[in-house]
Amino acid sequence: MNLHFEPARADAIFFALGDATRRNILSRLMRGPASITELADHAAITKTAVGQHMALLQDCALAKSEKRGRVRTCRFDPAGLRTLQGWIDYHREEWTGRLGRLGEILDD
Amino acid sequence: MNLHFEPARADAIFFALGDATRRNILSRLMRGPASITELADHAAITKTAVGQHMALLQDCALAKSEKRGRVRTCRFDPAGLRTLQGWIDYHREEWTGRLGRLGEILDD
DNA sequence: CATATAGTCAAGTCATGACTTCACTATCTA
DNA sequence: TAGATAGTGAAGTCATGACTTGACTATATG
Repeated sequence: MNLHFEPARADAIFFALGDATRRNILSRLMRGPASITELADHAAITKTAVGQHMALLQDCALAKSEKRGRVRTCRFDPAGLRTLQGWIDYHREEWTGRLGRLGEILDD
Repeated sequence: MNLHFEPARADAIFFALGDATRRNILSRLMRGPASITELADHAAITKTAVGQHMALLQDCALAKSEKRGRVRTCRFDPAGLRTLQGWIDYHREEWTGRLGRLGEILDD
């Protein structure tokens, strides 16, 4: 089991996922790449707002994007979820280390 | 693999974990039960604030508590993390279903 | 070239939520 | 029983962050 994760990044990830609109955007990206305009339509907010959310999502590696011509293509980035999984595993370890129960329960 | 989770509860969990103070409290509780006063000292906030955080954490099954006499004993509740794990697994499935890559990457 | 399209930047609005204070109740203890 | 301790409820303060507008740049297309 890989228990490595960067706590600072985990913080940012929890903050990022704490917002429903960003989870909405992320869900959309998991189904495939999308432009800013597409994401704006999907989330019913302005392109500016999407840009702001994307900046945040990219900072914690939950998404990435590249611009070709005038259109920016946004994609889901699995690296962030890997960090999130690391956080869970780490704390599961902490919990099981003390009480030996979370592992069983999470694995049930 | 168990892909069941309640989306509404997942929302609440992400919101709850999006706050650093609540993650702090939760970390403390994973090391063992604590009173409101202990948690307040640990997080350097008032007991009232802790009570508010606890209400939130309990709503999404990340913590539980019971009052005996005048002291309320707070405990970590693994049910919430189980839901969080369910969310990850579900979206991993969604992603792998379309592109067949997140599974490998998360499992690396 | 003229117009439409895609996105970005700076600035500001507004709601939410984290936290406090103060007054209060309940329980414990000297 | 008097005083201390543990927590709760109501109400308000304050900062943050989600979002918008409007002006702007860059790219595409008739």
